[in-house]
Order: sequence, then C-alpha cells, then structure tokens
Amino acid sequence: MFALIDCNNFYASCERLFRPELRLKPVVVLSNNDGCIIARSQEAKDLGVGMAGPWHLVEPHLQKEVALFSSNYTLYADMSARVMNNIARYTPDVEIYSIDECFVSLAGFSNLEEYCSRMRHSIIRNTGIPISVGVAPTKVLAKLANKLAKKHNGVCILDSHDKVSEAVADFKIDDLWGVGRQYRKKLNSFNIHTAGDFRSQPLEWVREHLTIQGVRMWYELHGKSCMPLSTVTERKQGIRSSRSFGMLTNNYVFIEEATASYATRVAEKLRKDKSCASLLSIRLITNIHKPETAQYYKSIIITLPNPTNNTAELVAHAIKGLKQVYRTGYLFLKVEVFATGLIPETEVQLNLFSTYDGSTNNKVSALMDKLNGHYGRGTLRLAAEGFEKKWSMRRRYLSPDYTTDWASILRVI
DNA sequence: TCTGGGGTCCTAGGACCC
DNA sequence: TCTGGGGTCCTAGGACCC
Repeated sequence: MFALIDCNNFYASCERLFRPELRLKPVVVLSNNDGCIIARSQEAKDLGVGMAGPWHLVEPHLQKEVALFSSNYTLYADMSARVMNNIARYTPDVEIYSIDECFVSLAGFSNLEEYCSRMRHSIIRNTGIPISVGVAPTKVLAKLANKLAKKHNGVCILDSHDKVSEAVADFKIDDLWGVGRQYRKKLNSFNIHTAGDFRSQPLEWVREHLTIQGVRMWYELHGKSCMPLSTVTERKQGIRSSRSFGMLTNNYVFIEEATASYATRVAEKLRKDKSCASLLSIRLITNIHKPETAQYYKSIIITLPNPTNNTAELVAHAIKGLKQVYRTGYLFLKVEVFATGLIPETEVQLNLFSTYDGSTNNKVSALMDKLNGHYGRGTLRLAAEGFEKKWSMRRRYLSPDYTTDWASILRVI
C-alpha cells in the first residue's frame, strides 16, 4: 500500500503558523513578483478567491478582507524539511514528491486507519502544519484518496475493491493525477467525466487515444501499480534559474546583472547536486500578456569548452550568450539561465589541450559556498551581479525568515 | 501598475550508422 | 526495371506536475 501525505494549503499554513491572530482568517500567498495567487487558506477559498489567477484582478472588496503574503521560500523549505523529518519517523520508505507532499510505502503495515491517524496527529502537533493522508494500492489511487481525505477527517483508506469502486465513481476526471486541461477536454469529448468512466473504458481504447501515461493511469486505477516508490533522488536533468524583473526593462545593464545573478544561482545548485553542466542556455523574453507591445522570445545554447560548475566561468559564458540574444527596441520581462548536459562532478573529462584548472577555480567556489552558507546568500559575490539590483522581483508582503534567521526569531513576552 | 518558477516524461521526425 | 532493414541519438514541442 502507498500513502500520499500532503500538507493542506501549505504556504498559507506556513505563514499563519507564526501569526496566530490569522488562525481563522483568509490568507493568500502570491507567486514571485507578487503576481498570481498560489496558495489560499480555507477561509480564502470560502470567500471565493480563485487559484492561479493574477491578484490584481481579484475584486477590490475581497482584497481588503485577506491577509496577503509574498512567497517566502526560505520559510517554506525549512517547514517542509520539518514535516518530512517527522514523517520519516513513521516509515522508512519516503519519496519526497514536492515541497508539500510525499509518497510513503506502508507495505506490511496493519491497522492502517489507526496508524495513519496517529501519524497525522503527531505531525500536526510537532510542526503546526495540517496534513491529509490518502492510502491505496497505487500512487494514482493514493492521490485520489488524499483528495477525499481533505474533504473528510484527514485520513482516507481505500483498501478494498468496493471502496475503490465507490471512490472513483464520482471523482471528477480533471481532479485525477495526470489529467490536465488538454486531456480533460479530450476525455470529455468522449463523454468521460469521472475517474470511474475512464476506468471502465477498454484498455484498447486507452491505448488508441492516449499515450503510455494514460495506459499507466488506467492500470493504476484498476489497482495495478505501475509507478514504484523512488526513494533515491536521481541526478537532475537540467537546472534552471529565471525570474521576472520587478518591472519591464530595456536597460542592458540591469539585464546583464540579472543574468550574472541567475548564473550564480545555477552554479550553486549544480555544486549542491555535485554536477557539472556541459551546455548552458540563455533565453530572453518579453511580456506575452502585453500583445500590443513588440514581442521577443529567443534562446541560445552554448556548448561549454569543458563541463563546469564554477561560478565565474558560468557567469562569463552566460553574459556572452546574453549579448548574442539581446536586441534593442524591446521591453524585456525575464531572462532564463538553464544548465543541461549534466554529468557528475567526478566524471568530468578534460580534453588534451584544455588549460582549465578545475581545482584552483573550485577552491574559490567552495569558499563562496562556505561564506554564503554561513553569513547568508550573496555575502560574497561577483561584482557582475550589481549592487543595487533595481531589477529584483517585487516582494511587498514578505514575512520574516522566522526559522532560519537569528534576527527574525519570534520573541514571546 | 500588476499575470511565477522549476521540474518531469513522452512523441514524432530527422540525421546518421551499418 | 530497379534502390532495405533495423537500429541509435538528438531535438523540438507538447503535455503534465506542484
């Protein structure tokens, strides 16, 4: 059996954990740049605040009733680690699927209802974050069970044929894990509206109209597991850093500083993963939501002379790439720095004529990591990143880093 | 004034190989 | 008169996820 454990309204729950006066109030968390709504407390949902839409389009009278926050990923990542560590005490096999959910194996466990309730209460007590637990023979069904758990008392166990059949019968097809907008449209056009409708199609039909993913979904809905638990984290295939600027800009200096900043982040992430990139791609984008302005969307892929995760080297190549895609006459929204062709640090091949001295360069990078880890990101950085960073994203409603910054720890008087 | 960021997997088609 | 079969690898694009 699999369990899917998911934090309820995770970002909103993190924010109000340290603001008890907001416990029963509508809370909304916005995406980077304070753009879209990405989390809502139950009270905000009940008010009718929708998911994923731009905040500035929400009715002004609703806006007034809501406690608003910018995304604080430092806080969310730390709270996520606390939740995951607590879960790991209840089962050895945990697959962390995203910042706020994980799959765990409950193979061989008995008294599932009681065990899951106990785990749930303990995690809520230890972390303050509400969670829901869905249990079923496959991942797709465990996801489905988790959605049902959220509607009931926080735990839903689908451990018999009848319970599964009953659960899928009314389950809306677009709530199914793996069905997005396009598939929903397609399935609806064949008069398939629930998970039960889909499950009762012949396998041949599924093979004909969907890809292998659809076939897996079909098997999983029938209780046949095709998606094993993966408890080891695979090496990433690509590492990206990109952020919209705080404002649209045609200022090349700003864009170059941002590019240097994001390339620095990519280098840090590569080192954390113990990977080196052999390809680096730079993309420059205008705002597609403003079709009345001139549009531009162009990327360039650079083959690096040797695979690297060195900050100075990646920044230099990123800026070289930027110069090739930059054009005047546009207002730019965002630049992306994307590293691919990742290989393990220990397997870097140098070519015969290479003058690259990885060891010296990486001493500098290692020192940067050490200082920045201790004194905070950006303490030691390349001048290319700039000093004022006027292009930085907007975060008007940012909460303190309650759990990771000495100066922000709550005082109880 | 204002619309996120970072990933994964799959497929089709082209280039290339023997 | 007539020109194969069976692969691999790469890339772009589309779909999905949180």
